[in-house]
Amino acid sequence: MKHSAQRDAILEELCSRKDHPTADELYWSLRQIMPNISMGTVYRNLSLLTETGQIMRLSYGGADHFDGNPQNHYHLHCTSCNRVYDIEMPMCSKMEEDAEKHSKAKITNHILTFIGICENCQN
Amino acid sequence: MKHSAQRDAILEELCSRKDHPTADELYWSLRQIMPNISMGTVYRNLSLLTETGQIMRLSYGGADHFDGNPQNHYHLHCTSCNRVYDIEMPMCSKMEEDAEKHSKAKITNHILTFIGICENCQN
DNA sequence: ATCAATATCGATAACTGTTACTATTATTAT
DNA sequence: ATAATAATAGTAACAGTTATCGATATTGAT
Repeated sequence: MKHSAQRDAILEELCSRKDHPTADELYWSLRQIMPNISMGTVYRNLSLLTETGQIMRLSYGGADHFDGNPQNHYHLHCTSCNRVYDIEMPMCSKMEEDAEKHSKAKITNHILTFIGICENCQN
Repeated sequence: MKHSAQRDAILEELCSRKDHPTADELYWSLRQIMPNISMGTVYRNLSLLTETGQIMRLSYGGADHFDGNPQNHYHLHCTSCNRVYDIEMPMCSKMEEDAEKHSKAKITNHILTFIGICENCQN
């Protein structure tokens, strides 16, 4: 894997924000500091960074969102603005053990997403 | 909402299976008993049935899956075959209260998905 | 520093999953 | 029966994403 200024910029931009932008949102932000970065480059690097575990992909239907923090944690998906925010509460890994007791699956991870209305959209 | 044989067939097929098929998988099954049902009809009715709360849509990236049981419950997403199965364990609604304590969001629901290898794919 | 090998780039075409459109058909209330 | 209209099959269009390609940038060896 070779170094690239575009990949650096993508990772830096993503990590500097606490929202969880889509590829498209990220693209338009990056255009302001790197005016001819291309959409393909954004998508390619988001996939690369996801594969190498440096960021996290969030799929809730519609466009994927991306999180600069690759450590598993929980999110709020706001049904009003469609944005995604962190919920800072302790991980509940015990649920994975529970789930293995109730099935014959080998469980490696879990994804917990809360659905509701974010602080902003309540006003 | 008028009655329709196609919608009946879609709902019946979906409820009779314990896997959680995609629109495409459902379409090809239905073609065998209703040879000129169209893809548009499948998609349109899956959306209608989701809106009226008769079924549930599951989005994990890639094609959506559908569940004939609209009551919230937990799933396993197998990373090997990409299929989705039920995990029959008790709902943990307390987590929603926890999440509200840790944020200013108004939470109405939560989606919990376990990631791993299903029984079939372990062999 | 130069060079060869090749990963990455920007641009654009292609692809997948889904929704929208349209003329026709089926259902329903009168 | 008839009129009103929801639903259909078929197809075009769309959104999000991935693949292709010739040009460019990075890297390690000389």
